[in-house]
Amino acid sequence: MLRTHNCGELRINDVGKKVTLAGWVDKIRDLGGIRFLILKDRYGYIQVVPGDNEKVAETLRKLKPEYVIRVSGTVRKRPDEAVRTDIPTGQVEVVADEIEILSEAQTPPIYTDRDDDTSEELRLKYRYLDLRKPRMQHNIIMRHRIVQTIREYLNKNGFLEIETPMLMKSTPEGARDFIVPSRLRPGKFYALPQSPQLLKQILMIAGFDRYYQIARCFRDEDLRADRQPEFSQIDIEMSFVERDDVIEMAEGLVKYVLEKVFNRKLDKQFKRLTYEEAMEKYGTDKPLTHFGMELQELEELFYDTPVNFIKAVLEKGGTIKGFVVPRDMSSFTRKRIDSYTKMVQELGLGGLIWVKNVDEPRSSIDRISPGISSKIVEHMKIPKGGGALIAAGEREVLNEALGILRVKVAQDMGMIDADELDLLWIIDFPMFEWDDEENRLVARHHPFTMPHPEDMKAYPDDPLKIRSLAYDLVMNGNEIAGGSIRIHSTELQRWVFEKIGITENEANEKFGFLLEAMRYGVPPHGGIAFGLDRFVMILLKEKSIREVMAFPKTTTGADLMMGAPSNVPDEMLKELKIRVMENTREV
RNA sequence: GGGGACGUGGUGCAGCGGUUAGCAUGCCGGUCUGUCACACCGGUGGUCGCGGGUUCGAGUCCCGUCGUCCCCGCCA
Repeated sequence: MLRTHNCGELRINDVGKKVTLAGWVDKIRDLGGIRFLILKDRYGYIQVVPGDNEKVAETLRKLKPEYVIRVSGTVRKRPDEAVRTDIPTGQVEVVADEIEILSEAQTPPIYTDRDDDTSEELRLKYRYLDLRKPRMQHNIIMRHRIVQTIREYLNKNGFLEIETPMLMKSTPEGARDFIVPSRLRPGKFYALPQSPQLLKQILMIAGFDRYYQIARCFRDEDLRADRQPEFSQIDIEMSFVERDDVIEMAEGLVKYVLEKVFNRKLDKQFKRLTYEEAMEKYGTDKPLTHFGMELQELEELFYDTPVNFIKAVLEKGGTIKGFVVPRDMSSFTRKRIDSYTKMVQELGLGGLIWVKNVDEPRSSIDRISPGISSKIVEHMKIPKGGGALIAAGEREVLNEALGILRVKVAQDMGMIDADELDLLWIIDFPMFEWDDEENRLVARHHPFTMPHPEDMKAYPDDPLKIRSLAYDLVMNGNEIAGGSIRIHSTELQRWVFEKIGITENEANEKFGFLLEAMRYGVPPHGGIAFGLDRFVMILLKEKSIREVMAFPKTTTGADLMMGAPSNVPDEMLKELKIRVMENTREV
C-alpha cells in the first residue's frame, strides 16, 4: 500500500503517529513563511504542513491543485486557535517530512472543490472531474450504501440474486427497444431489456420462489430529468404470494433503507389509495398528499345555479370541483389569480372561480349567484383567512387541471416540505385503457398483470371496468416502484392478449416461450420493480437522476465524455450486413 | 413531433443598436509564519456557439443551424 491512512480518518488520538497519506491536492494556502496544503480523497480532507525540511518546501512549491501526491509525516495537534470543528480531521494536521509527486495535473477546466456552478455540458464532458466534487462523491457513495442495504434486506428475506441476459428479444407493447445486430444471424436483432419482466416470471416457473436483481433497463424514449435511456431497477419477484404480501415486502424494504441509511424510523403503514380515489382527490396517480388541499365535489351546490357557464358544463355531463386554500388568501391578488386562470385554461378548463373567507365570504360569482360564497365556505369548511379555487369541466380534464393547480398553489405558498417523506400506495388501477392513436385497448400496467378476480366476474364483457392487481409506490410525488400479481394461467393470459388485440399467432411468436412455460406448472406469483435512480434521487433530495448516476447521458442521449453514439467503420457494418440510409450519417 | 430557457475570457455572470466588451473567480508573478473560499498588490486571458440577413454601425434586432437544460407528446 502506498498509504497507511486515508485523508478522512485521522483524529486527535492519532497525534504522534507516523503516517503516510496519498491523495489529490485540494488547495494550497501560501502565507509566505508557511504553506498549508489540503489533501483530499473520498474519505475526507486533511491539512498538511511542511516540516523543517528544504526538500519538502521545494516540492511543495511545485504543487498545484489536483496533483496526486504521497505525504509522509507525523500527526500533530493543531494550535488551539487553529482548530476547526466543521471537518472531522479539524483538530489535527500532518507535519510532512517527505512529499512525493505521483502524478501531475493540468489546471482543471471546471471547479472540483465546489458545487452547483458549471454548466451540465462541461460537467458531463469532464465527468471524472465533476465526480470529484464533494456533493457528487457523497451522492455516489450514498447510492452504494442504499444499494447494499437493499441487498442486505432482500438477502435476509430469502431472495436470490439472479442475473438475466442483456441480449433479449424485441417484444411488442411498451417502450421503443434498443436493438443490437447479430453477426452470426445477419438481418436479425437482439433487443436490450426494457425490464427483465418475462424472465423473472420464468424464474418463478423454474422454482426459484424469491428473486431479485439490480437490473439495468433500456428504453429508447425521450429523456427527462427523471428519465435516462438506461437506468436501474430493483427488480423483485415472489411466488405463492398475494398482492398485500408483495406490498408489505416492498414497504419493508423502503423502511429498512430509511432506517439503516438515513436513520429515520417509520412505524406507520403507508397510506393506500385506490386509483380512483387518487384521481378524484388529487387529479393524478402520483399525488403529493402531505399538505392536504384535496379536491372536493361541489356539484350539489350548483344544481339550480344561475351561473350560465357552470350550468352549461353540468348539462353536458361535466362537474364542478375545487380545493381549499387553508391560509393567506388575502395574498391572492387579481394578478396571481389571473395567472392561475391562464394555467388551467391551458389545461383545458374554461376558467377559475375564487372564494375568499377573509373578512366575509366573497367570491368571483357573487354578483350572479348571491349567497353562494357562504354556502361554499360552509360546505368546503374553509377556515377564516383562507379560500378556495373552484372550476367546472369534464371530470377527467377537471381533475387533472385542478390537481396540477393544487400543487402549484401549495408550492407558491411554501406548503411543500422538502423533508417530508410522503409515501403511499396506489392500488386498483384499471386493467386496460383505450388508446386513441392505435384505436385499441392497451394494458395499463403490462399484459401479464392479473385482472381483479371480482371484476372478471362482475363485468366479463366490459374490460374498461376491470381493475387489476397492480400497485404503485409513490414517494414525494414520484412513482418510485410499480408491480402486480401476474397471470398464471395460459387461458387468462390468452384472454388478455385477445382484449388488447394481440392475435393468437402474434402471441405465440412474441411470447410463445412464456405461454409454453405456463403449461408446466406455474406458481401464483407477483412482484415489483423500483426505479433505483429515482429512489436515490428523492432520498438525496436531488432534482435529476443525473446527479445520482456516475455517467449519465444528455437529453439527446449523448455521452459527452465518450462521444457516444458514434459512427462505426464500414467494415463493421459490412460484417453485420447493415446499410445505413443515405443522408443520415454525419461526418 | 411540439413549446420554452440558455449559449460572451478556463469557469460563473453583466452588457440588450453606437468609442477600447465589463465584473467575479481561476491562472501567472509578487508581499505575507496559523491559513481554512487566506488576505493584499500587479498581470495574463474573449474572432461574444456557428452561418446568413437587417443597419452607416450587431455581442445586442431578424432568420436558420448546432449544443445544453426544462416541459408536453412519448415512456406497457
